[in-house]
Amino acid sequence: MRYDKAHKDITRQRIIEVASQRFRRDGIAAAGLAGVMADAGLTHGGFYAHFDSKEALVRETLTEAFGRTNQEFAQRAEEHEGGLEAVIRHYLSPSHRGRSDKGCAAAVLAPEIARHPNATRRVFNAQLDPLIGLIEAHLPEGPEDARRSAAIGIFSVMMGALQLARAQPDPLLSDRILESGIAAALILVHHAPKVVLDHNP
Amino acid sequence: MRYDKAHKDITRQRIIEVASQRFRRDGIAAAGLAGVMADAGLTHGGFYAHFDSKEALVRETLTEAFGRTNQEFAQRAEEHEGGLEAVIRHYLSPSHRGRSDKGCAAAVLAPEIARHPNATRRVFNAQLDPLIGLIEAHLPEGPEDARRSAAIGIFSVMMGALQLARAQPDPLLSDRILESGIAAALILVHHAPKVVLDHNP
DNA sequence: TGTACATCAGTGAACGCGCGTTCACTGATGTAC
DNA sequence: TGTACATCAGTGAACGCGCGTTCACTGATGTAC
Repeated sequence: MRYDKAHKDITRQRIIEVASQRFRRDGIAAAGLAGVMADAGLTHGGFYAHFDSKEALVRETLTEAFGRTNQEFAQRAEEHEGGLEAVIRHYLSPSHRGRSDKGCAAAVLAPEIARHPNATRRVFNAQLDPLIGLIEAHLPEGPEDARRSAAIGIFSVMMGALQLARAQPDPLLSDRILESGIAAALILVHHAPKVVLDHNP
Repeated sequence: MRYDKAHKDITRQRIIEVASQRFRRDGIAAAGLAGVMADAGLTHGGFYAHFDSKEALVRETLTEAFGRTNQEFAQRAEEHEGGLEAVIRHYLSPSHRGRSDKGCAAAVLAPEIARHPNATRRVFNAQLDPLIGLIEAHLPEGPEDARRSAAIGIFSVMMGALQLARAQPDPLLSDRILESGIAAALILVHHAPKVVLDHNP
């Protein structure tokens, strides 16, 4: 063989990394493969030596982006005492609001992923699951169903508030949305794990 | 003049209506003007007799879509006692989940609008404001700041949970997300209006 | 140690297609005679 | 009431461009002699 075995894998990984940023910055539909390849320092023709299709790349980028987010979440939750609050405050911070390309993929891509093929939607949910699980793990005591449900509710506020903050061009109003999101998430952390759902799954 | 004065206005309104549905169904970037015009029973060439640009149409569709949502919200809140709960339950119902083209524009377009020009983002927020105000108006007693903040938090859960439910291809898991969103929103309705934020806007 | 070779990661032109936008035109219409 | 006309909403071809995808190729590389 010509190049050493790792060479192509490294390139492939580089494409996935830059793509995961471009997709989060511009949206998947609005991001072109030529731009992604240029970001990786390559020309567009080589793309199909690494991936079957743009959709296949999308699935890889979801795994990559969530992998990083989940790891960062876990680390932050461990380092601080009352770790979940630290995670929530960072998620709804001006710096996360300002860097969607390095931030939570769900907050940028959820509505778009809902329109993608089932295979892609399954990858999205498979990656989202541990993130919700991580929230759940840091919740106060309560029935298992209630805690899982609470974690879903908490992540929903986080994601929703981040999106609204990003859509709001007035910095003061945007800050206020972040603060409201934090307040709501913290209320849910304390109250939601005790509340049992009306009907069971 | 040739056609009676109302004729063109009616056509224009028809374009806005079908566009607001297409944008909510496919996303703005993925929806083409030719498709919009075809939905309106026209050919694409006539578009610029009605609007300056696609972006101008986007702004019109936001006003149109939110106008309907806001009106529907207000009506539902009035008709039922404990109206806010009825609004939340409908927002997070399987039927709203399944019909994004007729549903809440914010839940489909928020991340995409965040990438649009400021003029468009301002229209989005101007239309979103009364919707949040409507939630606020139906909240229990509490300090004004806390109630506003609570309304933002409640809408964030609603929007976030709806998006997660739409991204989840497994119907049972998707239903569960809706239920979790309802539970979280109702907890916030009862507790959030009492909680004052750490720092003021 | 130096050269010839086989490999294959990456190049860049080309495919058909749909995009937003422009524009010369057509033809259905309400009005004026 | 019937005809000629002026208006202008809507048509459809064309603009340059970027999209995802394909493919014949090039040339840098690790290996064999």
